Amino acid sequence: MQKKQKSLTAEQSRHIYKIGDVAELLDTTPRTLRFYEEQGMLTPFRSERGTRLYSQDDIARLRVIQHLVRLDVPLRTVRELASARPDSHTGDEASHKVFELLNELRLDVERKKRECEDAQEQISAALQLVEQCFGCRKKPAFNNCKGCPVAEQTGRSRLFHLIWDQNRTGE
Amino acid sequence: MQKKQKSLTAEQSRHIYKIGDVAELLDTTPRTLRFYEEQGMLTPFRSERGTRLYSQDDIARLRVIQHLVRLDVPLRTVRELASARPDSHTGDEASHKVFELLNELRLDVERKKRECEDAQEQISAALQLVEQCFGCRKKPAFNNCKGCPVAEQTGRSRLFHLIWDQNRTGE
DNA sequence: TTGCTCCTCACGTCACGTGAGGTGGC
DNA sequence: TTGCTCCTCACGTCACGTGAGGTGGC
Repeated sequence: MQKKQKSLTAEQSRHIYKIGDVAELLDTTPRTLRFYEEQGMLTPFRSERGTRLYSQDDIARLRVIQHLVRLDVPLRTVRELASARPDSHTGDEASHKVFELLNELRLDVERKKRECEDAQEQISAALQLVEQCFGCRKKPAFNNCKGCPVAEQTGRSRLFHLIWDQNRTGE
Repeated sequence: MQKKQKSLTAEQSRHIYKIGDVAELLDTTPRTLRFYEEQGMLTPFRSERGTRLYSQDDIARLRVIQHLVRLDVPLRTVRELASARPDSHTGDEASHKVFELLNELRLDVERKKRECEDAQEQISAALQLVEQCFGCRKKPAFNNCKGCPVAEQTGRSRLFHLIWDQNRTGE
């Protein structure tokens, strides 16, 4: 049983995803996709009635944008990466712009990775310590926990500066 | 030459940093520190006239908050970590709350670290490729770059889906 | 026709940034 | 006194979230 094949031009048949499909595929929302468009990061094709139609290429672009956004790259930077080539007069100009941007990005990502590694250590130490309070029947408070072996070890994770009570002994 | 020592109580002498000092020390702004206070994440001591006075303990707390914020931990979660102990009736209750929160955090950080590693690869590959365009005198455009050895290799980094032109050959 | 999706405003939210206008020296 | 810092509103910004109200089936 063959499905009816509407005659589409090659151009049209490449733009086949509607905004809802793309949002689901990329685990995001139509609003976010419209927002990226507002910000000039991509220009999906439109049907005659105005419905946005996304190509595979648009989707690949969106995936990159998503990756960058998750690493807290500001959309301004994403836009700069996207516009370097179209806005340049020579390959030399474009490539230097992109090189600068990517180099800064490389440093930011390196820093962020180190922050993650540091956080992993602090979290692991905190988890090990907090487990020791399972089953404790006392009300958790600075004075109640004095002398408890757990309280002596809070120095093992900086997170305890936040988790443990504020030192308001004088109040 | 001895400096005049004002007689301060032990309590007072522990709260010695004003908001501007702390902001500078932590490379942030007074507004941000006031905002964290608004959000109930810490309560610095106040002078008689209302000036905020931060202790070493407050600063240690703020450092932890900063680390978490940089990892995109929502302030709601930071608040929950901070309030688990004071809001609980037993150590058991508090420790289970904290354990849950830290466990989720551990997974988020692990994910973020992997995203960083992935990004590092993509960025390195893109940097190597884009260097090859240094010195190019052509206007960068889809049709101009056809046949260029660089254009053939854009598949080496997903970033080129963003950096390279949108495939609008039909327009 | 109903239900689902799409569209464009447009206001809300979160984590602050940025003055406005005034007081005070922990 | 001047200059610098502090205070409290309160509106602005960035990256979306969330309806409101209406149309349409690439």
